[in-house]
Parts: sequence; structure tokens; C-alpha cells
Amino acid sequence: MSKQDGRSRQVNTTPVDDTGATILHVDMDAFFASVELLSRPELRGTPVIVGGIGPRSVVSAANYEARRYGVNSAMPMSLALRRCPNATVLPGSYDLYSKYSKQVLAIFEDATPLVEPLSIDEAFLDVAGARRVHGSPSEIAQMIRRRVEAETGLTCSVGVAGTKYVAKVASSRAKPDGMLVVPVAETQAFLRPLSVGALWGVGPTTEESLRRLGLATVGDVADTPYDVLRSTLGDALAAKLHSLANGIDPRSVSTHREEKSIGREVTFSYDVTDEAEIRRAMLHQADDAAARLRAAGLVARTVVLKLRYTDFSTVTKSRTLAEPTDVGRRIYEEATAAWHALGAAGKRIRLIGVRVEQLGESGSGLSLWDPDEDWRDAETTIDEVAARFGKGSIRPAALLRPKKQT
DNA sequence: TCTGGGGTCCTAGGACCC
DNA sequence: TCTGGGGTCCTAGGACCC
Repeated sequence: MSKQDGRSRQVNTTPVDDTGATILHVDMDAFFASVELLSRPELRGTPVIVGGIGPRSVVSAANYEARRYGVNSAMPMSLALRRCPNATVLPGSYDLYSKYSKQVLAIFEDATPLVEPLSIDEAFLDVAGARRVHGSPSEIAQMIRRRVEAETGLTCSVGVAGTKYVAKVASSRAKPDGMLVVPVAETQAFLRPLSVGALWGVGPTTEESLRRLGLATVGDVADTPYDVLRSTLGDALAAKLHSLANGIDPRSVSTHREEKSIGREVTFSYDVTDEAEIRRAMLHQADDAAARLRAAGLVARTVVLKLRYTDFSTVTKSRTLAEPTDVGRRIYEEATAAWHALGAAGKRIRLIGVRVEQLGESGSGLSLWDPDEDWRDAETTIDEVAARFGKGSIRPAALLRPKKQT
């Protein structure tokens, strides 16, 4: 393993191929805070926090000076400011972050077309096919780091490894402004001493489960039979963790991901009981979801209403439509029906959210009904169906499909 | 300390079908 | 008369990630 930080950035002069490590994970350093500092150089060297200023806001990002006081992402702002009272708090300029994100993405894509953005500030790159043009993976990583800094003034850290997971862990250990290469042959030695919390998919709850099994390190998990893990963690998580812990991660770098859901939610500054205000929020969120559906050329079949009450308990109510929609009013109607079904009227609401799922391409003729089935051959009349099952059971006429031409 | 907003994936139970 | 097993869909909730 060779770590190079911002001060010793010389690329090895020996012609290395980084021994099989062809996946890069690039992660911008304290991204939001670093972007803000570009236009506020006078704040460099002082603690800076990006996040809301409302009573219930949390930290979106903190620079390293603020982190030294124990400030971290997702921490309540009230706590962050108690820990670091003299921090500068900035509200966040997401359009600007998005602009820089695109700019660095373009730099990645100069190195290889195989770029998988993971979030606004990180991406995986598969550089196996780029080596003849651009050099070894570590040389490509250093080229990217140089270009990002020269062209944006921002720094990033890069992990270079044989798999996505190892590359990601490597980048986190290279931070800030560094690079860490993990040759494939050294994968196990690199992973085994790490705490189980370093496994992708292990948060506080799973970490506690593993701790109760007596497993503290990635090596411990690697040495535990799959069946033992499965009885505690369930099929999927056990399989995933067992593989990751053993350095196995077959996921390839994929440039395209399909959206599975679209939603908006809001936490009110103070709990709300006023139904008119709730309805306004739902209408706004439904309209927004619908607009994003249409912009993407999608329709949705399921509407989910999410509520969080004063005591932080969270409930959802989902409803699947007979016919998919991209209409705000339609989504709003379902959200309203779900609201009543939850019996939420009169309760103090902390958060409300509307999400749509089961997305399909609009105009694709997607429907609940099997297109090959011909309803006109049904022997039962609509009246008979209505008499027996109620009018609600009758399919909308729009869904009756014409007889297939022969 | 008191907990955002955008998401993804998994589990589990019940309905329904073959 | 009592009861299988697999598959899919729907729903609710929870863990996790950035």
C-alpha cells in the first residue's frame, strides 16, 4: 500500500501497473464547505459549517477545522454550534455545488467513459481500458487530482483498488487531499484490521448486532460462516457483508442508473396541526413530484404519504393506482386519501412527504392489465360485475384494449 | 444533542394464483 | 377434511448511504 498526500505528490517513476487495481473512487474533500471557501478566502483556516439555520436544521457539511471540534455531517446544528461556537454557518448554495459537480465529472470523463456518479461529490471510475492512453491507475488518479485542483481550486481524495468497495474505503483513508493504492494482492491485509463499521451497509444497528456476536473487525466477519451471520442479519445482508469482508465485490462500474422513486418531504420548523397548511404542503409536493415525472418522461403507479409525528414516530401509507399518472392533482388526491386513512387529522405533524414509486415510461401503454388479454370476450357483463363486486371493481374504459389485429 | 432531505434496498405478512 | 409449495404483487416499516 502506498499513500501519497498533497505534499508528496510525486508519481512513482517506476513503470507500475498498480498490480491489478483498476477501480478508482474519487471523493471531494468537505465538498460544500470547500466550494463556499472559494468565494470567501478570508474564512480559510477557520471553522465553517454548511447547513440550515432553523431550529431543526442539521449540518450538511463541515470543513476540517470545524471537524476538529467534533462537528460532523447530519449532526443537529444546535449541537454543532455548542461544540464550535465560533464557526461560520453558511446556508448552502446547491446550484453552485451542482455546477462544480458537473465540472469535476467532466474531468473524470476525460480519463474514462466508465464513470459512475455516486452522489454529488463522489464517483467510481473503471480505468482498466484507459491505461494505454493515460498510464497506470495511480497515474490517472494523480492526473485527475491535479486537474481538479487546477481547474476548480478544490481538492479530492482517490482510492485505487480492485473493487468498488475497497476503492471507497481507500479514498476515505486517504483524506484529505490524498491518494491510497491497494494492490489486489494486499486487499485482505488492508481490510481485515478495519472496524466492522467500515463495511458498506453496517450502521449503528448492525454494528451492535455484530458486536453481540463478538465480531469487532472486518477480519472477524470474514472468518465467520455465512450461516452464522445469516441467522442474525438475514439473507441479503449476511451474504453482502460476508463477501465484502472477504474482499469479494462483483459490482461493476455502471454509468446508468434507473430512478426508482421521486419524492419531496419537509420538516416544519414547528409542529403543524392546521389542515389547510398540511394540504398546501401536500399539494406543493405532489405538484413537484409530477413536474419531475414529466420532465423525466415518466409516470408513477404508487403514491406514498409519509408523516412524522411530534414524538418522531414515522408512518407511511401507500396506494397503488389502477392507471399510472404524472398529474399533480391525481397524486394530491391519493395523498389526501392516505392522510385521512392514517387518521392524522388533528395530530401534531413534524414532517410530511409525498413520494411516487413504480415508475414507468410515459406513453408506453403501461397498465395493470395484461395487454394480451381481451376483455371483450368476457362472458360477464359490467352490470353483473358491479352488482356482485361494487362499481369500484369495474376497470376504467381507457384500459380496455382493442382486439389484436390478426 | 435531539435528530434534514434525497434516495436505495431488504424483510415480512397477507392476498392471490397455479 | 385438512392442507403444500412456489411465485408475484402490495403494503408497512426499518436500516443505511451521502
